[in-house]
Amino acid sequence: MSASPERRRELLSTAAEVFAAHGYNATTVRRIADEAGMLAGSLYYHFDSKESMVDEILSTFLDELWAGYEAVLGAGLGPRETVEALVTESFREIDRHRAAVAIYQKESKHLSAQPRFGYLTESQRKFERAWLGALERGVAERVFRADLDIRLAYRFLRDTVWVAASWYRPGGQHSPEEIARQYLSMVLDGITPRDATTTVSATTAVSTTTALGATTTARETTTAGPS
Amino acid sequence: MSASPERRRELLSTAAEVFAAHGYNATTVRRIADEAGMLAGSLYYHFDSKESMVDEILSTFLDELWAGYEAVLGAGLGPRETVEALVTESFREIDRHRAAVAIYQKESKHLSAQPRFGYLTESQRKFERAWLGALERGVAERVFRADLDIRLAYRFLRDTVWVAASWYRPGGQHSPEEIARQYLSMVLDGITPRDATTTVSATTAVSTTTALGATTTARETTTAGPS
Amino acid sequence: MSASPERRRELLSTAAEVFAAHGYNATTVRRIADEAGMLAGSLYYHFDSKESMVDEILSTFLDELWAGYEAVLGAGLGPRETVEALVTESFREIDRHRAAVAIYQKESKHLSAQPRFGYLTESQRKFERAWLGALERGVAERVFRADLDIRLAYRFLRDTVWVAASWYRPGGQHSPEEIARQYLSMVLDGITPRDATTTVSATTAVSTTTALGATTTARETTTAGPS
Amino acid sequence: MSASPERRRELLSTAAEVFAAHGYNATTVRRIADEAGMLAGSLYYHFDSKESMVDEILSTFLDELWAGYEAVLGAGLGPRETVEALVTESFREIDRHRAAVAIYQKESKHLSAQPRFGYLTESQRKFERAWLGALERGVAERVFRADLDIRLAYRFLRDTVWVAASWYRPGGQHSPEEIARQYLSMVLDGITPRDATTTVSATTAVSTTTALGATTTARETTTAGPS
DNA sequence: CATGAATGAGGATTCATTCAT
DNA sequence: AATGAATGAATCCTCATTCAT
Repeated sequence: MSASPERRRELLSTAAEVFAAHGYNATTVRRIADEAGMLAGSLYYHFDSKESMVDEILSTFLDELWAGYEAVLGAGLGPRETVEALVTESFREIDRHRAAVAIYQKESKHLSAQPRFGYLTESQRKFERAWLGALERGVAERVFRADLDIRLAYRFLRDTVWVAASWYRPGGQHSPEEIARQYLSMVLDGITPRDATTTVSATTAVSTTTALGATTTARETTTAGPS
Repeated sequence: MSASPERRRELLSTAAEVFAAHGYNATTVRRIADEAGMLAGSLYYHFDSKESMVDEILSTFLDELWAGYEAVLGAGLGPRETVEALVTESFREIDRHRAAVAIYQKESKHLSAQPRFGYLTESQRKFERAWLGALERGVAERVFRADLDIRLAYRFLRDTVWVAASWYRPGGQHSPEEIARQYLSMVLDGITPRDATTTVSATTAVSTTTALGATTTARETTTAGPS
Repeated sequence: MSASPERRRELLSTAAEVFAAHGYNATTVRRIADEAGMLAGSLYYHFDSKESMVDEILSTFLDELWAGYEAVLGAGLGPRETVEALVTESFREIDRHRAAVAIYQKESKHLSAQPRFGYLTESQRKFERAWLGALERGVAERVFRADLDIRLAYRFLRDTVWVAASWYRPGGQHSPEEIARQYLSMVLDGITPRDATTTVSATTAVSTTTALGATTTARETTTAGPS
Repeated sequence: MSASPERRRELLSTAAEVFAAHGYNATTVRRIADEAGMLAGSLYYHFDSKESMVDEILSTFLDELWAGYEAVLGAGLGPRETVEALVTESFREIDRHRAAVAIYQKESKHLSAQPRFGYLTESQRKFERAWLGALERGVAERVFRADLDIRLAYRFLRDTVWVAASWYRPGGQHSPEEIARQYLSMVLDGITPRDATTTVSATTAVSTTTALGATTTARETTTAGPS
């Protein structure tokens, strides 16, 4: 029922863009087809259904995301460095899969009700475990504040990072790493001045990046990016 | 074309709940009617259209929100206290209008394209001015860090606060003021420990509240709250 | 289920006006009620249904119309005078029942399909007999042209007269009798000049009117007219 | 948004028939679809809306009508011949576009309120100018009676001709030209006998037709006609 | 007499999807 | 691979009608 993976990816990229811009429900198959320069019916040569399009968009994205996250989690970093690396990795994913991230944000709640999208729920659980783990370890090791409400901090971090997909435009003046650094600086040290404490050093962030460089780079060559 | 403001508010509250849960587009009029215990057509005795329902939900919410915000902005507070008060006020609004806030978050981008919802765009502009102003003054007065990317910080704060509507449940164990204090603590001072710096004191937050008490309380008595 | 015949007539008059202006189908009960200064449901105290409103409007009109027509037909006039009197009477009815006539024109075809409106079909048949009779006698007596296609002439006359209801406004500068005279002049003698033939004399028309005066006047006092 | 002009024309012809028979408002899209042997929704592959169907029906008709009328008006005929030719042309249009004419008659008043149907109003104005002009010239040149109320005569002629669409059935025993001749005979010379005056000679009518033959014939070959 | 609120049967329109070509 | 045409279910909305107060 399908064909060249290239065309497929092109079409999915188009679809993702439209889904992200107008929402899954509000997006008509016809609109996607228009954008792709074909008729609505023709899309069904490539895909089973509208649903299977989001499915493929989201699962592709999550696969890549978890490849990145797992590299971070398996790197044996300290809690603070783990948080830094997760945030940085997240902004990189936003950069690469802005549309998919936006879709994930807006639609995952609804979609995850259907069995087909069970992996969304599962992914969310893994997420929670990853972040909560890092935060807990951090508090235990006193690199994070003792009075932190861990669950609240988790939500704070998670949302703070991902909502950025709603305004981030790839190719803008800030690289994802740059944005990550600024966010981390706010999150870790707050927006009020510190006396003479160490702030997030560019070095730290970059070196972390380097540590994961292999994986990251490998993926960069295979992925075309959303637009 | 309408009737008793009581019934109206009940129905709007029901509608808001459904819109928030499933999204505006995905919500059928029939669903709202079901939830309200009537037939779909009957809703049209009270409202012109599905659209006019969201309209009323959002504009009512924004009116109240801006009453609160303007009380804060007109209180002559310093930048830090302004930020604290704005955040606190925001969490209060989330507490009172959770559904409306969630709808605003998800749908305002699409809706604001229509002339009827022009006030959404306008509101967003006022928002930006309010937050940006406070942040700029704060940097100038050295109560916020000099190296802050103001626009980024604005987005950070704005999103950070409002996304909370997606998980917040009124009547939970944390009061909105409590959550505001925790958020402010993270935002202002970061999640890493400070040596001996002043953190957000409950006192500060509360006293700010007290400063605005008259207005706030006044509204609290008149407004029934969404749920 | 009903009440004072006065209110009833007022309401019917209002309804007739709206039906005439917008068509029966396109007229909502609510619209009529608005115009009458009440709520839609309240009309049902006075009338069984929207249908029964047109019914009463049309049958009242036709009763009066036939009273007039039968006076003419029973007056023992010659064919030409009969035609003149029928036309004159018709314009008088248009003057008195403009709305009803307009409704009759537009809706009678559809309505007459329903058994309830059988009298519309019957009325049409009586119509045809009356006009055709006068025309046939006229041709036989050589007061009408021998080469006349009687059926065509019938349709010509019938339509010619009744469509006037679509533009006629009572209270304008021409009295119905004046318009009748002009129409008759065109119909009887044509629009091209005649050498020295007798044209429709005002005298003829008026005297006919006088002959039927009794009946006509009697009805004039009882009927309020469409307003 | 549409497709093969053939199918389109078929469907419009079907729609026109139903609109003419039951009125625009009373005609359901489903009814048209039934008549066309498809489902209601399928019509929307071909047309934007029910409204756009009448629109296309009416504008197509009026375009053709005015092509014919303008050929007449530009032919430099005398007033009487102009009237004869206009009437003849009108009956030809009734023959070709019976349904469209009937719709025009019944619905144009309502429809012309909407901006989209502004051309209906404009057409009416052009109509008036054409007829009024011919009548005025005729009176001035003494080929029409001096005592004619021009505006009344205009309405008389206009209505007289077009209402015929309500009973005319193409393919009947009378050709449109034949009916035109009879109508003209009544209108020009009246239904009472003339002493020895010239009546509308078949020759006149036919020769007028011939004068415009080229145009008329040209259109006849391109147009299929509604039935 | 009239209101306020609701019913329930459509009616126009949209849209994912199918399928022969 | 893609088109053109159609399906059919769902959606928003309208409206005549009912009825308790």
